[in-house]
Amino acid sequence: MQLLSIHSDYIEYETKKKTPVAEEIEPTLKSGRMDDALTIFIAVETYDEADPGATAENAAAEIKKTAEQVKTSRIMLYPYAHLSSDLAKPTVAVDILKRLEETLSIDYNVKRAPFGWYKAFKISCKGHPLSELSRTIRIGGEKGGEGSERSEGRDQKEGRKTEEVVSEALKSEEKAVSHWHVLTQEGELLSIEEFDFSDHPNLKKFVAYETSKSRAVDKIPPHVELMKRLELADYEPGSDSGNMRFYPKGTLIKRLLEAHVMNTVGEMGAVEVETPVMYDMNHPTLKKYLDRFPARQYSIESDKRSFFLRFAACFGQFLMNHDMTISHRNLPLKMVEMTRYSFRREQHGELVGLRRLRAFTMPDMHTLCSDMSGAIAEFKEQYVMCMRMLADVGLEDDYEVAIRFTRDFYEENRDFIKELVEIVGKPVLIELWDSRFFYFVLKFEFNYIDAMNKASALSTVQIDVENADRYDIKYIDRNGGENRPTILHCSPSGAIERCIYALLEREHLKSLEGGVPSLPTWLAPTQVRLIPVAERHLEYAEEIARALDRIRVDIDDREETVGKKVRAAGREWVPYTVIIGDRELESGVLSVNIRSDKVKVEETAQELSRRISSETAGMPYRRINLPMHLSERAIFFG
RNA sequence: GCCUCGGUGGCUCAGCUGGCAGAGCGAGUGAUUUGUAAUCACUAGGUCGCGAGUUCAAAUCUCGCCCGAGGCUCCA
Repeated sequence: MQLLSIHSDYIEYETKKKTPVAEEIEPTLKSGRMDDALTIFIAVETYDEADPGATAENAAAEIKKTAEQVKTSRIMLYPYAHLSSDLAKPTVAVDILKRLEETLSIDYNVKRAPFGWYKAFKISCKGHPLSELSRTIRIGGEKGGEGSERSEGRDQKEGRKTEEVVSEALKSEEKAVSHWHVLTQEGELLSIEEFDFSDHPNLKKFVAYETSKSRAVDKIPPHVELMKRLELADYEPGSDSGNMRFYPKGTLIKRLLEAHVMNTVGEMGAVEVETPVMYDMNHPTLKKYLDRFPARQYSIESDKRSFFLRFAACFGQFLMNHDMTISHRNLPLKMVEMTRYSFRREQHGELVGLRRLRAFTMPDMHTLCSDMSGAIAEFKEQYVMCMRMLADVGLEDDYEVAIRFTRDFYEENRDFIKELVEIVGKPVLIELWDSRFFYFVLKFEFNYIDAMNKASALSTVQIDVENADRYDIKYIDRNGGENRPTILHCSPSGAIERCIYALLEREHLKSLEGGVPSLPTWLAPTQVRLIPVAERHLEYAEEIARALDRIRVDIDDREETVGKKVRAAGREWVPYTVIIGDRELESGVLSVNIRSDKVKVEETAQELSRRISSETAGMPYRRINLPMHLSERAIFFG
């Protein structure tokens, strides 16, 4: 709803002619006048149809506030369609106007100009600073329904502000009562106070982060500087905050991580699908789901329709599941999509580098299981797969586990929860809810804890007991009867960008402790850097490069000193650096610098090739994503 | 969204009691053909985030806005 309020010496109107949507009125209302009144020009918009009651209430609160400020007791409500290009249906608009009139009449002397008439009017604006104000009313836009609290200047700027849908889940989260525990490997469920954290400093940080939410550190996140300096990714000023650009090296790393996730879930039987990034805001099923998911959306206007950008692949996959014919013989049925992108309109203050984005790449897999016991068996399998995934990415010892469930689920599955803790082999943070606020009864996440003691979820699996019903997803059982499957949501790695963030932060931490920062060899944008000493060694370097098959090799053929080239390779975290000069030309043996061990070895191209192949075994390979000769490379950053 | 701090060549930053816009790195050109963390010389490169205001004069002072970082709030 759009409001334009004018504190006027007087306002008077006279109806002239009916429009097709005119309301029937008493003859006494055909003209009207009010002196020293607050005149409110109003346009009721499509958004307001969702909840006319709340819209009227919020608008009334807002108008009262203004009336108090300008100290008037008289209010003229004046329908004014031209304030908006997205008007509500006339019936709804009249309904809301009447409710508004009714509410305000309790405290004020209110008149309402008739809806749907061409009217002549005269108004005299007082002209003091508060005499002209505009307001946009959006349901759920502010917590507590207090109406708009934005400043005047901002209101005018954002007069066409896009709709903010705050889901019921976001609101209910405030009310959710959590009980925090630590479950030990021995199966003891201890309170936070009882548990001895002395051997588990990271778990302690994680618990502090989750429960007290208090952090007092003031450092710039190291990965932000690294992602730029290593030419992986950067902010894109031409887009919205939290939408990154990826340079060739960063893109390569992303593609490799994505490929590994897809290979892994493919091996466990998942089939890959692709679904749209935007959905109809008014689709009845989706609307209900929006309300159960604690996230803010981007919304898009197109013609007369409103769309929201997906924040996961659930929508597309569930809608697909709904239309499928599924037999019990097809279960468990796994579908996966590498969502590029998922969108979540996080608050500004929450966005940080690659850690938390508004557009991010996330594998999203859903598994339809016959029932809860099937779901539990799958959950365990995926839990183990996620552990392996993080180990492959290079984060084996760098995460803390949270397992969250409802009290009901726990009562029935105590041993299962204990088993999960045994599998991961370390104590786990437990969050227990008295009742179910979300669509799931059980979830786990693996959380990375960074140098600033912040926790970020990577892998996660959830057991969903709501959406099969909501999307009307069914399978046919042995006896020909229809059944609701139990659905698992799984992101094996979590957001791909976040994996990169975790790796960079971890390596930064390592360098603080005196180690040499580097990426796992299978992710290194350049795996071998060849440095010819002089121009006459270039040809031999090319030969070596050809011999290193399926390895990302490049050649620093720039006219620089060897010292400078070595330094450059080091700053790029290249794992293997090879100097090629007269000695190598004669002996056929290479002088290889191994970054991780800070040592130099003599080996042939074949030996080096085997070393790298064994290091990257089982991981995807992609060719180098830049010209092989450094002299041909443009600079992306710095 | 709120509070605090910041934004000056491609990058990192100096200049900020108002008075000719600077350095290093990087880039281009030339010389050098080089053996393990920065070869030398020269040249180009700036709407000092954007917009107003104060002033003879604004990168510098004031106000508004945009963007970033940290904190708060929040976090599937």
